[in-house]
Amino acid sequence: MARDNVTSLDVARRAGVSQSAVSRVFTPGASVSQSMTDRVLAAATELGYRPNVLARTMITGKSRLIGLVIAYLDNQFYPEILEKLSTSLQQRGYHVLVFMAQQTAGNIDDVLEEIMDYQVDGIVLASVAMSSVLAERCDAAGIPVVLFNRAEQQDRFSTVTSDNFAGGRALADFLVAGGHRRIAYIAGWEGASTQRDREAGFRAGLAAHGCELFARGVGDFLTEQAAKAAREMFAGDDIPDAVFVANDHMAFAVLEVLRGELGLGVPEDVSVVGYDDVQLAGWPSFDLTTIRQPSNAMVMETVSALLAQIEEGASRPQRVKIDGPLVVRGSARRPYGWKEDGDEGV
Amino acid sequence: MARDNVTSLDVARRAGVSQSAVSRVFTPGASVSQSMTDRVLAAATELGYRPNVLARTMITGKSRLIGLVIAYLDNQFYPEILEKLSTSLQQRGYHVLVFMAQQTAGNIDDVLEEIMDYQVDGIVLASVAMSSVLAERCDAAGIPVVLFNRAEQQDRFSTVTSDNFAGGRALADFLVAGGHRRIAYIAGWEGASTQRDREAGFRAGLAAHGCELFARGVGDFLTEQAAKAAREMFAGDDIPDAVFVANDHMAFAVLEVLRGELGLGVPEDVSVVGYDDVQLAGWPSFDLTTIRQPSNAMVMETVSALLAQIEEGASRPQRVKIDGPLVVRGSARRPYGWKEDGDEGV
DNA sequence: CTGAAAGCGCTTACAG
DNA sequence: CTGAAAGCGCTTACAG
Repeated sequence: MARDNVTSLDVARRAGVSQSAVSRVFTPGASVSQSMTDRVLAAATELGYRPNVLARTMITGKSRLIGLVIAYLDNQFYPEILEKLSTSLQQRGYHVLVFMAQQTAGNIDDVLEEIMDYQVDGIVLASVAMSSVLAERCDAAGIPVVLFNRAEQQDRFSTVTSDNFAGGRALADFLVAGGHRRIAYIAGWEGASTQRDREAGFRAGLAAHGCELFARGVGDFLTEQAAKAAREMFAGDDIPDAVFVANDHMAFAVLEVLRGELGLGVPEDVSVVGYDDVQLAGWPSFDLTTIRQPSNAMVMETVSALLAQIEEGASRPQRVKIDGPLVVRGSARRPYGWKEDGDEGV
Repeated sequence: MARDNVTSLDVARRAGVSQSAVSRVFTPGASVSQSMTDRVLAAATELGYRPNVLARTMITGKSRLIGLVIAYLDNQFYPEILEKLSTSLQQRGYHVLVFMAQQTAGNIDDVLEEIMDYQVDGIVLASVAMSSVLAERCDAAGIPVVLFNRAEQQDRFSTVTSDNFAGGRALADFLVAGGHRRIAYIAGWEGASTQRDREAGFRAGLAAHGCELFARGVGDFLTEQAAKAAREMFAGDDIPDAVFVANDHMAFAVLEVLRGELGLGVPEDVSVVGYDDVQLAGWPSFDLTTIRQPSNAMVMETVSALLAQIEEGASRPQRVKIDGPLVVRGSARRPYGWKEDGDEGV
């Protein structure tokens, strides 16, 4: 319960030097002699001194804090992103302040106000959109924002996504080539650009082969909703022979319904494909054909877009779109002659 | 790119009052007249003023920041905890600064130093242990620490866990009652108190029925390791008829190996039980019998233990141990006459 | 290279 | 209830 909090002044006294000297020793690039450094460091370690980051922030204006707004960690994709982003940022001397948001926006604005109260150097919005009011404020405050896995029309912000249109299209090509004719789609939350782009790409792909959507449901990126959509879609006699579910998280729920509740064979009766390639997709129980969102690359791009703005004052927003490969597994019938690839198990 | 950052002084000038008056309006409980409040608030909203939390922190010594050290978000249990903890803390006006640690300690100390640089009001260590050196420092700095899902002997800290011993024991009772006779165990990381307590309870339970462990492997709480342990354990002719895997996360990997690779029937050939009751455990594909770690209650206790120390200066550490119920599903043979319970699906 | 001094944006006694 | 002033722990011109 001691609040000892040793300050630079304590160290200065101990070392018999000025407080500014102590500060310089702990400021990379400041001009201090070796002997001064040694003396100060000795006193500092004796006392267990560490500079107060907050005090430094007040002066430099740099907190080395990055606000991360994230929601719905049930979807394995997000914990993965959080882990990688946080680790990557830590390595570069930044730290992540987390804010849980509700899935369907709404309170994002309040949450962002709170973030800004902490003088964060930058903000990552993972899978959430942002009001134009807040956009103004961030702009006004000169605080860099990167939209992760969202590419809204707000062109003042940097965005990092996979190429969702191309991914959707590749899945259509694959399903059509596999001989499917009654191809359905279970959508994510309609407000999301990822949802729209995946669907647009998928439809474009079908159209290129002279097909169109056989059925459509909406899962809102939630397992419950997706399960419900699947039940409805497969209720009658005339059921799809393939379904693209807008992300893996929902696709797992759909698989459970098709196999567990409806007793359908996958892929004998119906093929299922997803999007993301989260870890579970590779497990034998799901063995899901999907598009991989290259999370490492996406996180890397996010970090560099952010730090470019923070450290180099880069002002024009980057809009990064990363290609995601089709990962072929067992949940969808393969086109005749499709080369088998090995794949990681558990 | 504007660095407008409007300060209390700007608001004061605009409103024609003193800077202290502005400060008081934004300090809950300070004495200000209604008219002063109105005037200041008007000016503040016009200017878009919000108090700088960091400046406040420097004076009050309270950052309203909680450091969370966490590792290995692959295990669904942790994202769930992160989400709940963060949400709960946000509601009480605190925010979470995240630090990713490596599974097997090691760098925890460095990470904690970094945390303390931000003057956090408290620290939650999720599933990691802490060196006694660091313990000293936290104590010296008077900063409250709660160990979540770990109960090391460091009795100067609060701990929150489920009753791992009782849980292990309940599983032993259940398996023995189910008529299993060759009962195995796949351990988590041996350094973890959760691992030790679960195993001790399990062994005690077996012993009470005159049984002992038929086989033992080590999974280190990692899927790869657990899968490997399962392969070895089930390699010969004389295989177990039941296995308790020290957490659900590993149990899923074991299930994949038993069913997918070895073609064993679960529970016909072998029963599998886990620990945690993460969401996946309830899905039809796994349908895992397990002990529920009551995450809501555990998070609640963590928050209250922490805030008790922060806000009320409670000094004696609490050691909370919460009962976790046995959740019976289909992955293990049930004792004769066991009452069926409904259970949530996907 | 080093020290004395100003100031980051606030809160909080201290007077009135 | 309100204002002037000190001070939280630092960084950074400014002199020397």
